Amino acid sequence: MATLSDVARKAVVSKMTVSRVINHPEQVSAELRQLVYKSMKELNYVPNSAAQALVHNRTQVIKLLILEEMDTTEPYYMNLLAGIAIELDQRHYSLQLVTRSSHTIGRCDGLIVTGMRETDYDHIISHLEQPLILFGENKKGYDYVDVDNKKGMQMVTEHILNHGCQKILFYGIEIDEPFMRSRIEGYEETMKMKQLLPQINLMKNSSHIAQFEAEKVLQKNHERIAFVCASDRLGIGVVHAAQRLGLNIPDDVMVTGFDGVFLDRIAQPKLTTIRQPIVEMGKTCAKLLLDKIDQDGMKQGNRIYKPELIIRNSTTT
Amino acid sequence: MATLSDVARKAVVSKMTVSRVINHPEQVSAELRQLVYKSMKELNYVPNSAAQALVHNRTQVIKLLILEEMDTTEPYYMNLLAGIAIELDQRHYSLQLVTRSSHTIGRCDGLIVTGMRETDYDHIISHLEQPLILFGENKKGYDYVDVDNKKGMQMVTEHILNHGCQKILFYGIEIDEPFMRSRIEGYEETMKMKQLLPQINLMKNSSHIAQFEAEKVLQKNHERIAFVCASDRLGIGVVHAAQRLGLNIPDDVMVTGFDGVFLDRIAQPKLTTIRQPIVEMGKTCAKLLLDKIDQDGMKQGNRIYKPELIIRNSTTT
DNA sequence: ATTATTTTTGTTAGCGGTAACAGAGCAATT
DNA sequence: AATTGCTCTGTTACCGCTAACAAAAATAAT
Repeated sequence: MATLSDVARKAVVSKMTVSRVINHPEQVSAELRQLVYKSMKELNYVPNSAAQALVHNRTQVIKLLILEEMDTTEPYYMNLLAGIAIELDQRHYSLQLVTRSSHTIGRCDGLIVTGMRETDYDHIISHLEQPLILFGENKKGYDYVDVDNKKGMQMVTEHILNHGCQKILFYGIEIDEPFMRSRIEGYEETMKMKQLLPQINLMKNSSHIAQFEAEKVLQKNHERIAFVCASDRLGIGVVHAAQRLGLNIPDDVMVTGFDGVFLDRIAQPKLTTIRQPIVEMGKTCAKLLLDKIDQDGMKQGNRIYKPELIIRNSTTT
Repeated sequence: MATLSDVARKAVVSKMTVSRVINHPEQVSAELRQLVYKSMKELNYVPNSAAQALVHNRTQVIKLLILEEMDTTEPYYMNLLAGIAIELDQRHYSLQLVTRSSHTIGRCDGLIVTGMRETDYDHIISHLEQPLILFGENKKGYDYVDVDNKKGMQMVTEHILNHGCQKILFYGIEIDEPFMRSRIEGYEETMKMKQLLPQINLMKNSSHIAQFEAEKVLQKNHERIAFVCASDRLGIGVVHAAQRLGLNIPDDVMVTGFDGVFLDRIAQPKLTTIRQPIVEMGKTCAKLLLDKIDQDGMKQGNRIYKPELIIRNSTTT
């Protein structure tokens, strides 16, 4: 592997000139700059990040702290990770995964935190001195990236209303976190706007529980009914319930999910859902964090993505 | 952050002594060793990996090269990654994700490669000079970690036979790779042993395609029938097919999957499947790779995991 | 032409660690 | 007592890179 010195020798300049061409090209005369570029190309020079890290007192490592039980959201995180990885690679950072079980956080230049619960702020986050970006909305003033959860739920509820169904139940996850509150709000407001009674049922994020709950409802129901769910996983449960009872989707029962990652396409029929652009959001998390690091921890604000309504056969034919 | 020098100063020894306590403790007298340990603890000393990387001409980075389209196997990889991450963290390595689209591999100390196809050996792998571990069996002599695919398929086929079903179809993935050939073999051999006719149908790894195929079969079938599938995803498709035709699982139709990651539990009924201990396998990949790096690229051999049969309601009541 | 100013390039030192060698202290061998 | 050999500890130099300073060259001001 070629080093700075190799390039310098080849271009017959000092190491420093080469370093400048890389970091402050405007400080070097056009002539030498070209010479250096040429030598770099010929030697296939790639800077040694360990050396850079050492000089700058950096680690070139960022950590992804996953505070959620991983198997509740597996497919989701893979996409997030993919997005993060793309961005980090470009900027010569590498990644470490940390879960709740790792007892020490260890050295890094910054963290992306996901699956945060209210109680984690005190326990985990407040001790950290590195720059942070949260994946998921929060009211504590930390920079975050999320989708517009309220808007998403409004869109999907309206979609149901536009398809002539008035009896709409909300199936949500039993967890007191901002993202859930926003989704509930989106549903509630839309229903109230149309003078309809919101009916909210919160449960564990499990397809089997949703199925169980939905079967109870469907057994005694005889009108057209819709379930807007706060996750695709719950949506799948409702689909199963309808099928077990021999009901037709979407004619008797309409179902929608939320997330639009993987599970929505596994369902039969495929789920109408709100897609979150997770890969993009992952990229943004990384981008914000790296910028924050470069700017010495300066606040970066939030990035809220527009959700996308994906219409499938669980609500239309 | 405390450095070697800080520790040395506090213990009133030279930097070298501290370094020795860390790397070759037997070379230091018990007395000084204790002193140094004490100072390290008090200062909360953690070695700076950038500095270590620099002296050893290492990067402390390993790359995970994912050559498969990610959305075909999403949930699967998240677990693999989790396993890899645990091991890497312990040994102070960090991770970079690389996909086919990244055009250059970049600096690293070693790679774990997954989703490799025959054609990739020449294109990608043979150029690399870093140590490699493959995730997934191969006949080219590269070190790998995998589950015993043949054995797994034998187990699940026998399980069906033991439950009194003789008509067993195999649904596999249309891909000419060792893991698939082994799964086919496992099924074929078991069937032949019992003088039964193997029936193999290969298709894209999609639940909807499997559903389509299975519906065709089930429409004209009137005996008890079983589908052993080479993935949970295919298994889910078959479940959907049976349900659409109003057939009872497992009385009319038995279904099994393969992988046992996530999807098996989403199905209704849950799938009997062969579980791969992916997290463990991920750890092993990392462990083998790091050992290989330490041993200057020496061959490490293969690690083949025993598959586990998970019996659920898609084959029993 | 001489001095002051700016631009461009080179030199030095150090980031935190380790390998290789050198030296000190002490016991065993002759 | 002198030599040899061992164990333990310290010194030096360097891994690849960059900030800070110094020097040289080019330009402007007097």
